[in-house]
Amino acid sequence: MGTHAKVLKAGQMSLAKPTFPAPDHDHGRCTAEAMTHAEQVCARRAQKFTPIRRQVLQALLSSHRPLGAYEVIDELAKSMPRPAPITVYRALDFLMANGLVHRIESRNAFLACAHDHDETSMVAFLICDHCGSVGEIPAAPVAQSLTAAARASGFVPKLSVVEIAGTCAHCRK
Amino acid sequence: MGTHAKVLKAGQMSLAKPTFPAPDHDHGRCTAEAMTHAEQVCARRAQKFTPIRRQVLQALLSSHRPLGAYEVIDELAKSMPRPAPITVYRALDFLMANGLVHRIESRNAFLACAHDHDETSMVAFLICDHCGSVGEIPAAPVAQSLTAAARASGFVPKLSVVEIAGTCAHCRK
DNA sequence: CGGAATTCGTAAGCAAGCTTATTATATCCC
DNA sequence: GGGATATAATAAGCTTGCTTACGAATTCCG
Ligand SMILES: [Zn+2]
Ligand SMILES: [Zn+2]
Ligand SMILES: [Zn+2]
Ligand SMILES: [Zn+2]
Repeated sequence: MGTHAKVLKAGQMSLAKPTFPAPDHDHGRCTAEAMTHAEQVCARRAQKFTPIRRQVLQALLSSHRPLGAYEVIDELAKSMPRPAPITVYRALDFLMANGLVHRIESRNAFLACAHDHDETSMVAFLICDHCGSVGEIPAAPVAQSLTAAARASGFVPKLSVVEIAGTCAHCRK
Repeated sequence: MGTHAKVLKAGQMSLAKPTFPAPDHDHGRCTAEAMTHAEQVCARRAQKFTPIRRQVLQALLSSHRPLGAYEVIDELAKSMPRPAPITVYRALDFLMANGLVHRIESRNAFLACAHDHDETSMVAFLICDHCGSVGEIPAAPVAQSLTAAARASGFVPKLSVVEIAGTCAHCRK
């Protein structure tokens, strides 16, 4: 793994984007930046960013909602012969392994991620019940107290799932 | 709802059991206590603790692991004609509505709970990757900081899922 | 008792998530 | 070039999670 510590040093996330992009934001640019980010990550890690992997990521980027595997298939089917499940699962596995996609456990769904977070640092997902958008917030401080509480009972935490359902700012007004 | 505040006042959980019961604990007693607890809860709330509901809870209590709906069916099938999915789902719904069972979102599975926690107070689940046991810890303090962090981005949290995977004390040695 | 409400059983079906197996393409590297 | 490796396509199928529909049984209650 390369040392991209420079980017991370500033904080848990390098991109100072709003947690929930406004409904009228420039999503084209939003997507483009995410793709560029993915290209950089793959280049840095000497991983192949193949067409399908690219297209699956593109599909996930089509919204700020997490998509189920079959939703991804449906999305891809719009611009290519309908891919088989195995095809997108492979791509999803790749994207997750490289930190470009998160799995939202409570929804069995997948979410594109353009953040540059440390693999060990915990994130929390805010899931809007209304529009379905999902925002990420750094949860390092929370993680500490959680980890402390867990360790108190002799438990050694590895991976945390913190998913919070509610209503996002844009859907509230 | 009855006011059973007396029991709760002492803390988030009334039962001072270890988070993860030792492998050699008296599970018979453990189960019996949980059943008694369930009976009391149902009596207090004037709910009917029917045979199936009892048996489904019993099945969940057979281990300290969360079981998927079909695992529950398999478990029940050992001692009665194999019940249909709808049957156990109905029972599970009842048990969850009465706080006797939790749903573990990240596993699509159900966990018996003999704790007496306030419905609004948040709990975190510690899931052991090795033995599959799940422990509960009160997460009220954590919840507060989480909620604060979420609100900072305009998000209004309703329901939280905090599920932490790792290794339990008994599996570590 | 007898009607209403709750609970349960039976039957069927569907969608989502994911896998296995096998063959075909690329791609890498010597 | 050519063999090894990684990636992808094809085809099929399985499991799990959950639902709908409807009729039978039980319980509640006046
Ligand atoms: Zn966007
Ligand atoms: Zn929203
Ligand atoms: Zn036990
Ligand atoms: Zn364990």
